[in-house]
Parts: sequence; C-alpha cells; structure tokens
Amino acid sequence: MKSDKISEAVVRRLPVYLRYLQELYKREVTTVSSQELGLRLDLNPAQIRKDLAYFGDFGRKGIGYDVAYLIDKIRQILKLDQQINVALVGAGNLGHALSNYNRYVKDNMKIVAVFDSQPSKIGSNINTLTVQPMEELVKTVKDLNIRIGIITVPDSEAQRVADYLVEAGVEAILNFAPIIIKAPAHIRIHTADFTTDLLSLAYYLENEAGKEEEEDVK
Amino acid sequence: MKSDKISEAVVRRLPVYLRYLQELYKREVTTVSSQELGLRLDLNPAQIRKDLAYFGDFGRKGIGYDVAYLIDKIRQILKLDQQINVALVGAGNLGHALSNYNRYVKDNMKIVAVFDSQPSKIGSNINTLTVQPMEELVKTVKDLNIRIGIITVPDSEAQRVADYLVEAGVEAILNFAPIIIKAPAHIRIHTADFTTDLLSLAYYLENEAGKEEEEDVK
DNA sequence: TAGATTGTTAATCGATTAACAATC
DNA sequence: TAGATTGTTAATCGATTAACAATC
Repeated sequence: MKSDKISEAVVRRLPVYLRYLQELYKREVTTVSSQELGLRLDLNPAQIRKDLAYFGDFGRKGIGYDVAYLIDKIRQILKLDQQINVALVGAGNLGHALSNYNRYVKDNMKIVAVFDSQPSKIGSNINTLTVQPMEELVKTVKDLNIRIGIITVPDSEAQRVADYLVEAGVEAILNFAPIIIKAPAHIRIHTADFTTDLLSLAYYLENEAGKEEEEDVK
Repeated sequence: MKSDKISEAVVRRLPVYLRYLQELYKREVTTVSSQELGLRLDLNPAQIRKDLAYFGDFGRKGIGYDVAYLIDKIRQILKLDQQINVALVGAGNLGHALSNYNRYVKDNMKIVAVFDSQPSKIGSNINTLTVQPMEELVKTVKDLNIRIGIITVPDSEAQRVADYLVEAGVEAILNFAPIIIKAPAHIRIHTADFTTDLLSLAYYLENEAGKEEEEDVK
C-alpha cells in the first residue's frame, strides 16, 4: 500500500470499476481477476492492479478480487459510504435528464435541491423536488448540507452560478457549460462538456471522397 | 509543420480553442497570443503553440494568431467546414437536451434524425424533427448521409443501438450510456459519461469531521 | 532598433505497461 | 504440487513544459 498523491486519472477510473463490479454483484459473480476486468473495461490488467494497490491490498494472489469486498472498498475511497447531497442549478432539459439519474444512483449521491432563475420554472416540480429561485440557493445549500453543485445553466450564467455555489460553501462543482469556470483552488471543478466530445469526433471522420485539400501542398 | 500521428489529447483541445476563438471573434478581437489563450483556458502557452504547430504555421512571430484565420483553420482540421449529419438515438430528456444544442452549434454539425424504440415517443416532435422508429434507422442513416450517431438510450439497449449504427455505416459514435461499447476498430467511439465525472468528484470532498477511518491504521 | 511572440528542440515529468517474485 | 493471479519494481512510452533562436 502506498500513499503518494493519487493522480486524477486513477480517481476517474474508480467509478468505472465500481459500476462494473456492481453489475457483477447483481449477476452473483463473487470473484473477478484484473484480467477479466481489463478485458471488459478495455484497460490493461496491470493498470487496474496498480490503481487498486494505491489504496490497499484488496486482492488475493492466485484468486483475484472479491466482488462485494471491492465494491465496499471503492465506495469508501470515493466517500460514497455516506450520503452526499447535491444541488442542481438549471432546470432545463439537461437538468431534467440529470435529475432522473437519481433513481439509478444507488451510490449515495443524491440531488436534494433544484434551482433556476426563470420565473416560469420556479415552483414547478422535477420528480419529487420543487424548483427554487436562485435567491434561496445560499441558504438551502447550507441548511441541507449540500456539498456538490451541478451547473446546467446557459454559458452566460455559468460563472455567476459558480460564484453563488462557492459562496454557499459547496466543495465541488460539476459544470456542464462549455466554458472554463474560475473558482478558488480548494474547490474541485469537473467540466462535463459534450460539445467537445462531439466536435472532436469529427476529426476522426474519413475525408469525403472527391474533396481535394489544396492548401496542404506547401 | 509536422505530420506525426496526432494524439487524442491534442484533438480534444481543438474544440476548446475553437469555442473561445469564436467568442473573441464575436467581441471583434482580431489577434490573440498563446499567452492570452493559455490564461483564459488554463493551459500552458507552449502547449497551445505546439498543438497548433502540428497542423501548420498559423501564427506570426511577434504578433500572435489572427482570430478569424485560426477559426477557419481549426474548423478545417476538425472537418467542420462541411456539414456533418448526426443521428440521435434515444428521445428521452437527455436526447431533448442535446437536440437543443443544434441551435448553438454554428459548427456545421447537425442532428438531422431522431430515433426511439418506445411506441409512445414515435411520431412526436423534437424541435423540427419527428421521432422515428428504430426500424428506420439503417435506411435513414444511409439516405441522409449521417456519419455520426449519438446514443442516449438506457444502458441495456446501448450496445444493440451501437450495432445498428455500425451496420448503417456510421463512422463515429458519441455514447452517453455509462458502459463500454464494443465496435470494429475503424469506428471512433467517445464516451460522455457524466456519472463518472460526478462520482469521481466525491473523492475530492473533505472527510466529514468526526469520522474516524479505523481501517487505515495498518 | 527594441519588444513581443512564434515554432521547435531539449528537458522534464508523469502515466502506462511488462515482468516477475510472492503466495493463494 | 501446479496453476493462477496479485502487488510492485523496473522499463517504456507519451505528454507537458522550459528555453530560445528566428523573426515580425
């Protein structure tokens, strides 16, 4: 077991492991090897073993990993052994889509409040939650011990919403607006920007037949 | 100018550059340095210069980059100088959210068809598009020259939908289902999995005060 | 000319992978 | 015991950053 600083790449693979382990658990598979995990998750088995070894000796030589035990351990590492309350800011289509994930997430992460600035949205219901006005954000975040904020507002509002969330004491932000948000260093920000994913896909398309690229001659 | 194989990391930064350049263009800024770009985008200026230099000598020493010219060049690199047709499979909330992005995307990437397997959804309208049954996917993709597919169906259907898309001749897939999809090597797949983003955020939260971690003694 | 900034090489840093002793 | 598989070290690979000559 080591205790270096864990790299972000490692941390981002943990939820991937967790998800597949949960699937195995449902299928009543009790043991799994790094080999099998790697095959299914398109990862190098050595990498998986190394990732897990950062946090402890979870496996058994000659046997593999106990599925239930490893699930427990990863949930502890990710701090998902306690309920983590989340605020969703922006009650548009994307906000709706995200709030639906509440039911799937058996992972103790729960959206407990939804905010929007549009008067037409305020007071309406999303699943079991009522959309609150932005003015209540700071108070509600404090009252409900909300620790993570999700931003699904238009780009132009994203930075302002981030500032509110920080003011309210949130520790981390998941930002869906395709802009770089600035916040104090102790706030963890992940940007979930699918326009980047989509546009970068285009690079890998075949060039259309018949289309000559004249300027590449040089 | 080089012509090595360009790494994925580089390609994924191109849309980020493009977006900010477009913002500068709208603000009628004509020239920008790697310094300024780096500051705004939280990237090392040397990295930005290097990224761009893979594709050509776009800047001018002592001056910087011409905004309009660089926008043009990046759009060419990303093949966004031609219209790229996209199919959306899954007309749920997430699908709705994505289809809205059509209007923002002045980038020639356009969702031109929407599919779903649920009878209740088929025939309904999303913006200007009518939801089609899955059975029409292969034919429509061919007829409309659709080159990219976006998957926003439940996990359990995602692999099957991917298979359809591949059969129909799509060249790339953006997958929102949190599973690893298998496809032939020539198909480019990007996974946009925000549950991973969200769960990994939890790792960076402070440990709750008063909570002793007994098992870390060892 | 002096100041600014690129394009590019070399140095550094970090992440992935291979290999294997330990051991179930 | 023989086979399997971990945990970990060493080797490799790749990406980022620093530095600077070229030049606008």
